Amino acid sequence: MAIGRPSPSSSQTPDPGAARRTSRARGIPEATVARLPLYLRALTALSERSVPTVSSEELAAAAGVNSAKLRKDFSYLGSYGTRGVGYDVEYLVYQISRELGLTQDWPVVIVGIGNLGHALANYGGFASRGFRVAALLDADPNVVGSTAAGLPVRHMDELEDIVVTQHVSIGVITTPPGAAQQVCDRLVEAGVTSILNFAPTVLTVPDGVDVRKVDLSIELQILAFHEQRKAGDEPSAGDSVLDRAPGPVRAAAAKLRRAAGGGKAADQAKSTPAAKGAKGPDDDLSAVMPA
Amino acid sequence: MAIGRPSPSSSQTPDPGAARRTSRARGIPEATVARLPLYLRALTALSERSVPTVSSEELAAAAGVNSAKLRKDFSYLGSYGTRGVGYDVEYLVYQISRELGLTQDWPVVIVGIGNLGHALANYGGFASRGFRVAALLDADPNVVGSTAAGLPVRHMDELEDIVVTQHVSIGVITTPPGAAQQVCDRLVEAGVTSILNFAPTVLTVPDGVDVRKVDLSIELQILAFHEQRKAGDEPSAGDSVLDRAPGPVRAAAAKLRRAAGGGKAADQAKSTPAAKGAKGPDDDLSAVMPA
DNA sequence: ATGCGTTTGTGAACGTGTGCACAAAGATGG
DNA sequence: CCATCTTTGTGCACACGTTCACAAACGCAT
Repeated sequence: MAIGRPSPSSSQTPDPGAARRTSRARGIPEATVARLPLYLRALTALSERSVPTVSSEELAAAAGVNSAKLRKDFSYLGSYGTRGVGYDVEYLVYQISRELGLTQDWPVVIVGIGNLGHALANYGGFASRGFRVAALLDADPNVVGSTAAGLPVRHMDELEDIVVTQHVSIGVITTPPGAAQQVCDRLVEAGVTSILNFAPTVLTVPDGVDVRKVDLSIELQILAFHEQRKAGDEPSAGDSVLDRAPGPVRAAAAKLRRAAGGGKAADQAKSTPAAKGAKGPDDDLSAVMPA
Repeated sequence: MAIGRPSPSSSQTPDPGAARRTSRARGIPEATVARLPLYLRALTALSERSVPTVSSEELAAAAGVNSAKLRKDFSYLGSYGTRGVGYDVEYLVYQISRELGLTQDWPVVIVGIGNLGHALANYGGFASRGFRVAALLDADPNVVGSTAAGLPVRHMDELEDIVVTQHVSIGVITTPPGAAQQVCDRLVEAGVTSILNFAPTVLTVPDGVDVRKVDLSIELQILAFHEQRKAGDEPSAGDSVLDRAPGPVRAAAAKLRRAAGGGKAADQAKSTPAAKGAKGPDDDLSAVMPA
């Protein structure tokens, strides 16, 4: 049983309207766009093995989707298959690459060269699809000047220069959360219109700028949810008659909560679950918020 | 040569049916589950500032979603708000944490301590929500024995031992793509039932095992798609009358393509676009597949 | 108590995504 | 040239997700 969300990292822009307008302009649904890279990867593997054609069934299996979905996805690109035969691998690689805009060069800047920034700079899949690291940037003088993946780490001050002169339109943010919005603003101001955010922060950007976020913590939490479910471990406390019950009972409970609340960390381990009806057996809130 | 079962066991995300069954068992939609961590983060921040209550509007703004969606999301958890006032921050933090299963301890193993593995081991958001790194594993003898984030890197041979004795149910794969499936199999065999995969590979797992994938390359490609669209840069070649046109014309073109194909990298730059009608101006396929 | 302003919770409408199932299109063999 | 077999492309039905809009519920002041 797999998890539902096709796209593991939810696109930050939760406004589907805007997203739809963007992609539907030419008729390709967002969900399809998100799968094209998957197909492309599978096709590239086939290409390297000199496989000339592939059926929707085979390709779907390789990409981990079902064949009907794959055919429908391809139908948005046009009719690139041959009935009774399948799809021409090389041709499809070219068409998808073109549709995704990978036939052109995309200079990228990575801001924040900590552990993650280093990892990304070294990431092979980066360069292998038309993405070129134009520069690595960091604010820490100790890091500036060192090299990562053969590239020198330059100072944040050069951000604007680099973005403008190298025509960078995609920025990757791997800074600590506190600095993310500020970095984002500078990138956008300099002309970047697409941002890949690894910092656990909600970025605010003007219209016309795309933000996608990759959040490890969120992925783990979603896994934990399903894991708990699998364990048959229904959230123990909580449904203490008060919570689900509509009516005046709940109102009273709410009042109690607010009355007892107010304070913070110190008494929360007592106050919150206690006010809730003294029902929760495992009050290890401490594990949730270690300070 | 009909392919029987594309994959005997379900793999990555593409089976919503199963996912729905899983989450809807208690009625929480998958899309909502994916947003709960977002709310939780915003709420934690408010809690640290000792804000007692928050309205759906405020919280929605902080989480980057719209308020109607947030209210509906919370409605799946129960009625935890107070009309005219808003939501009690501490109480909501507790409820969401419990629903996500974060009130318990989740030991995690990270397999593959390269750049990315290092980054993850050091990631703060890890420990801060009930996730505990039980062990770091690698196959490379040069890496084994070193330390990352204060933890020793142990050898893959210990995988089964660690998973069993520490009751690890979540595994993180940060190996090269070639090793990912093998590592995955061993993890599952040892008892892991949730996997977070950073390797650019489609993992096949038995029923009952959840896989989520984080794929940097895919995120960038999606950004590139939108970027291209924004530039008004309609995919240049391609719609060469042949492609979109239904009817026998296309069949002929397909035949041509297949005839010219067959070969590989050497002639592909010529053959593929050429056979297509010698229409493509920018034949820089080389940028797409650097070898 | 009563009325007023505020905010939640949700029914209903709408748009998107998915999967089935099948006709049309091509390949292949006689 | 016809029959048969394979595989695509897609109409349709249904499930899921999002947004609107509003009544019910609550706090608070009078």
